[in-house]
Amino acid sequence: MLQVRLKPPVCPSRPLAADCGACGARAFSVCASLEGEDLARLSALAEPVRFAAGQALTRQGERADYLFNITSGTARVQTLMADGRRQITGFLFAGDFVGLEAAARHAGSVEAIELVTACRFAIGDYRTLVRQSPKLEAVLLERAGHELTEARAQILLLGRKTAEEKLASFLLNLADRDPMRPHAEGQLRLPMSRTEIADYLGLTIETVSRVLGRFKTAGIVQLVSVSELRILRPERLTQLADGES
Amino acid sequence: MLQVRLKPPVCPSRPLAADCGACGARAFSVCASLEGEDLARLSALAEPVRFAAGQALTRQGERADYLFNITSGTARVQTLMADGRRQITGFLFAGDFVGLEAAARHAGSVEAIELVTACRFAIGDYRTLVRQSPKLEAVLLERAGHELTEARAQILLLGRKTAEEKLASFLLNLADRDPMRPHAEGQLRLPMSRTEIADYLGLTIETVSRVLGRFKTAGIVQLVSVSELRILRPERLTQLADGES
DNA sequence: CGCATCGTTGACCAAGATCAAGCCTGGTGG
DNA sequence: CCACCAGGCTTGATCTTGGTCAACGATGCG
Repeated sequence: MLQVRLKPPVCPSRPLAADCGACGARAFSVCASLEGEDLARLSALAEPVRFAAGQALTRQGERADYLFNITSGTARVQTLMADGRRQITGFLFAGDFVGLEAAARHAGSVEAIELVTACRFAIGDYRTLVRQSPKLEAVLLERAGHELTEARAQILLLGRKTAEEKLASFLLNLADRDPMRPHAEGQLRLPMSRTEIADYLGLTIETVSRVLGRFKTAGIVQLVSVSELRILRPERLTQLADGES
Repeated sequence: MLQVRLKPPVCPSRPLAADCGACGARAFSVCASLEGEDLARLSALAEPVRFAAGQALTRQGERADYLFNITSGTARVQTLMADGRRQITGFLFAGDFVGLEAAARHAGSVEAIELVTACRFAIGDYRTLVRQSPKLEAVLLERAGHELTEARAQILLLGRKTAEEKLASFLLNLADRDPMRPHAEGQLRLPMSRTEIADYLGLTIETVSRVLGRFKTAGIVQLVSVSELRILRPERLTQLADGES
């Protein structure tokens, strides 16, 4: 396993440069492709911060003053409607970057689901950094492209897939994306609640629960615990995800 | 009106440098922020091309060899599922850029809805161009951020909005985005068919038709012709779009 | 004029939402 | 140690939104 356990980052109220060299998330992150001077510059401006479950990294409608690079934990990106309806547009794991949309104000908020550690950059520092380091800019552009592709996939999922197809796609994605997944083959953590899964897939908790139940009785997955699950028949899930049955 | 009518671009089979200086779409486009040497370089590598309604600019699954900058017309970005279900992930108008996702292969296809003229760049040329022109790269990154924000808005729409809210949001977006909209206040073209609207909003043609009908009887819009519509009560549409009623 | 394509309208249907109990699990306090 | 409670999860009964199926009207083209 690549994953190196981080020392808990020091007090966030007193800014302190990060030690990017020792960062366990570097392998997954935009910083992976930086080295030498570029990495040093980044390291100097990054401030390690941590957020308990439920705390907000950024809030819908507020000024975008900071950007983040997640180093461990799980967060959700969500938008709320006036009447309280919620859509979760994505989950963030170690290595994910917050702030590519780069608007003056956040269109959605980002909140920790479980303890999150991250590198924080002031937006001004970030802009200088990007200007000085064409390599970084290129990496960010590439990353933005990936996110755009993922967003399109989610649009297809929400617009045209059935509840079963949505859940199947979700589980497969999660298995690919969460770098903290347990070692056991096919096993994966569900750090998010049923409500969060529902708000991500455009469903209700009841439907999520029922479909997972059906997957279980069909022998496609096994619920090790309520938040831990083992995929028994990945090929079956893939079929379901693409609507091939 | 800013819009300058383009001379029909010359034969696409014989590559020919574009005249960016005379381009009517430049105001909306990524090239808007380029000038001098940068613009000259771009101009030299851009090849003007045109696509009749129904023709594909890029095809799902094929190698991504070219990028495009749309100079006039309307195109759709779509993904097909194995069983034929279609999701349109976006409509493209003059000034829009095709290829930010920058994957080796296209995850979806882009097809002209009505006659499209565009500037085409070979992917290799594009990479050189971006490397030589940090300004261009910055603009593209910014554009990618905008598209990401739009994609998130569409995810909210598909995941949590009702049919009426979807249609209302769609009409308001269209009014903002299409630079070719007719002059008359509140009037807008619907270059796309009902089927395309439905596949964009995750609905069926019948539902689109019915909801538009309801908007009409409610006096919110007026259908000038089947593909031309006037918004009579924009404030009502805004309310509907945000679910405030 | 006749056919094809697209859009509209109506009758009926079903996937998933809503409403309403129960059920676990973990934490608290007696 | 166990009774109790709270929050999240599951399960069942019923309802509603939007989908499906079908017929018909408009538009446009050869």
